[in-house]
Amino acid sequence: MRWSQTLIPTLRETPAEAEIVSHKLLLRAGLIRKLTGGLYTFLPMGLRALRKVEQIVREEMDRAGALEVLMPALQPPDLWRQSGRYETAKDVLFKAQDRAQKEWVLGPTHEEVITALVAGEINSYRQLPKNFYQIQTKFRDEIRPRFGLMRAKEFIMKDAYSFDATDEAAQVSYGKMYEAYKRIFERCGLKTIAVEADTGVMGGKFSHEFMVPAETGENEVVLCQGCGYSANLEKATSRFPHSVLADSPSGPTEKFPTPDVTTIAGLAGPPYKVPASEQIKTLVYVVESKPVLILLRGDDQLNEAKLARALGATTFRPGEPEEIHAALGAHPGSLGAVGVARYPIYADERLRGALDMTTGANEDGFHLRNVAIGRDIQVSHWQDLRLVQDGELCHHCGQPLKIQRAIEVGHVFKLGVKYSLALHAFFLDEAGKQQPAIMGCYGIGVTRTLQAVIEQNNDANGILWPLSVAPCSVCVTPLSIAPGGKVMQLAERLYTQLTDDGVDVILDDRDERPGVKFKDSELVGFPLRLAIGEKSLAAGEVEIKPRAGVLMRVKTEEAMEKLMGLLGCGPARNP
RNA sequence: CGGGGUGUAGCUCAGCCUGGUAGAGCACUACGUUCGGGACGUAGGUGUCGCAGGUUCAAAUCCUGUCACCCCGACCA
Repeated sequence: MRWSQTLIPTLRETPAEAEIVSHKLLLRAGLIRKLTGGLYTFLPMGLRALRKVEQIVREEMDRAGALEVLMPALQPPDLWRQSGRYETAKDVLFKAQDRAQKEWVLGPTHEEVITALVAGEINSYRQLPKNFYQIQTKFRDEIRPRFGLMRAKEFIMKDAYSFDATDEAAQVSYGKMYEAYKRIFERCGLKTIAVEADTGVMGGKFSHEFMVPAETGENEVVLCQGCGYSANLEKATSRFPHSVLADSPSGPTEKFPTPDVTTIAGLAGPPYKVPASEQIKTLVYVVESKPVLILLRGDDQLNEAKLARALGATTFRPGEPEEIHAALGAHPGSLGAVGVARYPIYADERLRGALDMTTGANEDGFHLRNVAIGRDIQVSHWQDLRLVQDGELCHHCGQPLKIQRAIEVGHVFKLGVKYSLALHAFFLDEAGKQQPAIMGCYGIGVTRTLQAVIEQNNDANGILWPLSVAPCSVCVTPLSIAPGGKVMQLAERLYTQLTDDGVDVILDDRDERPGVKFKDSELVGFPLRLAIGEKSLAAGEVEIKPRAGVLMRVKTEEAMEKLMGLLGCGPARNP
């Protein structure tokens, strides 16, 4: 590949639209261009890198025994009605109409399609296990696309679906994918953490997310330095002290006026000075149009994912002020659960046995003190409902937990039989009995992974591609391009040799000053640069500069061998 | 969907407050000089000032509406 003939529109200045370093570099290095919000064109170098990631994914999926297929992106909505996701996933579904006004959906994922396929083709336990995967464009109506390829309306995903006859076999399939994912991300040069994750709307028993630690990530994970426990913040729990302040209540509840105080912080400040940890926070959620009270300690935050599990409901929402007033007779800020018997009361475990607490009186402008859980508040459900906070202790080993932001690049789910039941993916077992196939599903955001590689591998000058995903491994940089000159002759020769040896190489044959070529090659981030200039050539030398390493001067005749060594290709073959 | 911000040359942005007919740097074209870390000179091209109304003798500038994009939040298999 010759630089002068491809298209690598590097930018000296940062486009205003980019916020995070990887997005800036994708644009500045001329890898992608935006068509419109959440939709990007891959330019030649960006596409090359993307293909490398795809190939790694493909190789590792094949190695793990998965079978590559390609399913339609355009899908009939009936399939989605059958699985129930036409409703539950409606917010992310893109829809289209044909000329007869018949409706179609653009696939945000392919559980329905693959399960329908398996329902038709797999009839016997003898045909199991099977794992099908594809690398394909997905469409999601994201509320807010952002950060370039990180969250886009259209993106490339590798999705795989395993089908097993037994739970134990499904476990094995899951394990294979888990191991394959570790290999994939390692080969991409990414440091990832596998964390326990919430299964969300997807349903299913358990799951792991593969996270790339990055301050710009949209997720938060909880890590234990001691025992290696790691979980998505939505799922994470910790060992926490209970709020037992005394052996017995110090007195009966007592109402006191708190005009204008409607927040935990307000009550914690003067003149009241009730520490947040001695307050009970009362939230009202509406579940299937009925109010539910949620109690937390004043200094804790509600984890809605945990609440969803506790409620066993997927549709719930915080109550509106009018609804709350109608239910409890007071507005948010003065709410409490004392004496409330009409509504279910879900309390966080941390409040168990708490005495001498302060909470709202269900009368605007008043609070109650000396509130004792159990005596004054009848909790109907005890649950872990709180968000873990940085520095709390691990429930396994007692070491402090750390909260780290991260980018989710992969997700493995044990799905169970939700889709096989809905779409009739049954097989006959050894006893001739009809059974639903047990499924797993496994996703990798390929385009997101590409961006994560950049997010994790860059410096002030540009991208630092790992060799495995670099658009080109070597940039041959003649500092003079005079056609008959020694510099260009040698550059052409080495370029041809490298190409013949199967190395992805680009020849910077542009009529540019050396400074421009150096800056550009570093911005785009080619792992090795071979510079040929008249000065060093006069001494019989060329320069090899690893993108992240120190410059080496080598004898011209040793250049190939040295390069191939750095590329891990062994000694150069003789032409 | 709520809050905030921005739309002016391919890119980054100034001009808007205080109305008078559009600018800088980078990029681009030509020529010359230069040539190992984003060169310099000379000349040149480049705009429905996001769109639509309104006010005005006159609107990039003031007003109204609208669209798009960005940020925060909500949401997110």
